[in-house]
Amino acid sequence: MYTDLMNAPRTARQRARAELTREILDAARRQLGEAGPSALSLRAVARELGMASSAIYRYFKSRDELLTALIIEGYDEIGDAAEAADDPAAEPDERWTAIWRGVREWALTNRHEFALLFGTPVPGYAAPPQAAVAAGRMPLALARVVADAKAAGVLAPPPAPTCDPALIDAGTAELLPGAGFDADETARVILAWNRLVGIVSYELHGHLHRVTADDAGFFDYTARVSGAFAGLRFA
Amino acid sequence: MYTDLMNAPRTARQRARAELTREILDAARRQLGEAGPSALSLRAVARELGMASSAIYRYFKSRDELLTALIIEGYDEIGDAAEAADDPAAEPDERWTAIWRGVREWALTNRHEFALLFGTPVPGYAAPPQAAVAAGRMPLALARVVADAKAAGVLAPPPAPTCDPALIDAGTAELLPGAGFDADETARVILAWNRLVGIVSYELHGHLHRVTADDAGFFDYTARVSGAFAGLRFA
DNA sequence: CAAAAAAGTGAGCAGTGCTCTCGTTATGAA
DNA sequence: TTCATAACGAGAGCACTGCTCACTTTTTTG
Repeated sequence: MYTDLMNAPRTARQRARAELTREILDAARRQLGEAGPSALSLRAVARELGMASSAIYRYFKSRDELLTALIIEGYDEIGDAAEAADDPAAEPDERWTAIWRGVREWALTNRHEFALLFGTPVPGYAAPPQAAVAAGRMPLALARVVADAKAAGVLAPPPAPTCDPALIDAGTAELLPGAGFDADETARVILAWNRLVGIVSYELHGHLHRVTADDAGFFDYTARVSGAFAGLRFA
Repeated sequence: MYTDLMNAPRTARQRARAELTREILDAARRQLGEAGPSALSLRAVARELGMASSAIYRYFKSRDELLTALIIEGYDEIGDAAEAADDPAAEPDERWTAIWRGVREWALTNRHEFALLFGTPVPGYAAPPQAAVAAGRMPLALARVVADAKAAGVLAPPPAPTCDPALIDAGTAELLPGAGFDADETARVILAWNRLVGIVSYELHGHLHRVTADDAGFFDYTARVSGAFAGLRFA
């Protein structure tokens, strides 16, 4: 993909190509923030860059491919946000809350990008395989806290309903960090990840309007609930 | 709105209007199922009905208004699904699971409508007030089970992290059925509602691809986890 | 230096939401 | 029953979209 060309540009042309690719992405990003994914217009991007609309197609084969590039970038940024918020030296409960807050923060300041990642998929769009690893970074940050708590022996045993190992994909468990997660622990991480995205989506899409009174406060409460379910002990 | 005109059509013209309005909605619904929300085209709907595209505007002021009508219809249908799945005579845990499954079933057979309700909001769209009551029916079905379990004295006490009452909107608690819900109970219902929508969204959007191995099974597990958190006892 | 590859251009196609004007038709009051 | 009014449908048209194609210009490379 385009990222290949960003590395080690040799000729002037390749350098220009990398730069322009970046500029297209930036312009698209700016437009995304103003109008939302469905209103992203290739022609408008071209206009902003002062080039013919057809020239964009030298860089991205289609509008969907541009969106895909933005999606991968988004997954990476939300992964960055989660990892940057995590201080491995801190206590598990603090780490957990920090990661949650970091993700929410990113979502609030990049709501259209967030919608691109976790909202309705665009037309007939299928997630490209290279997005999978980027997409996994955020939930992995959560898993790391659980893994460290487990290694430190401060992880609470799983609560009542247990998860049948057959429900979890074989590849998932071994993808998780630290000493092997069992099905219950894996399920708890999956649900925490789903909960984090779910509650942020609700806030962003207005479903909590007139339901909760303090979005940030309710979010923190949700983080604690989710962390406790995942086996962390909160002060 | 258009629904007003559906009731008690008197003159032939009013009857024709009501019928055509319904046909437009049906055609739009059909198109939605084939292509998704972003691809819903007013012109295509008009073509299917054999009328000029401009004539549609006599019935819906804009594409967004058509979508709004579909959204309200969707909220009502998912409310129907939840209520129809609920057998008030059954045990709380069975009722809970039945409602969850009913909602999932509806979502699987109406995935585009589901996306319309809980996915990325369309362009600059704001949820119309008349949608609020329809939107509340599904979570209310969940709340009813909790309320009945509470009345029967079989509701488990809230788990560790408690919810500050200040986080819940004042109107929410009194909207819930049965003897007054406190903040903790209300929060648990909100989170159950959010969880149900969240896990279905994940399944529908493919985020669980290669993460879980059995979508229906993991969904049931999630329902149990969520029900237990809400205070229900599962067999 | 010349051939080849890449980049940029502008016209054009088929489609979109939406507006406007224009005839037609049904309705409800005089 | 007459008739002004309001509702309706049609069609042209505007500004926009994604995308393709033939064409020229520029850069790289053998």
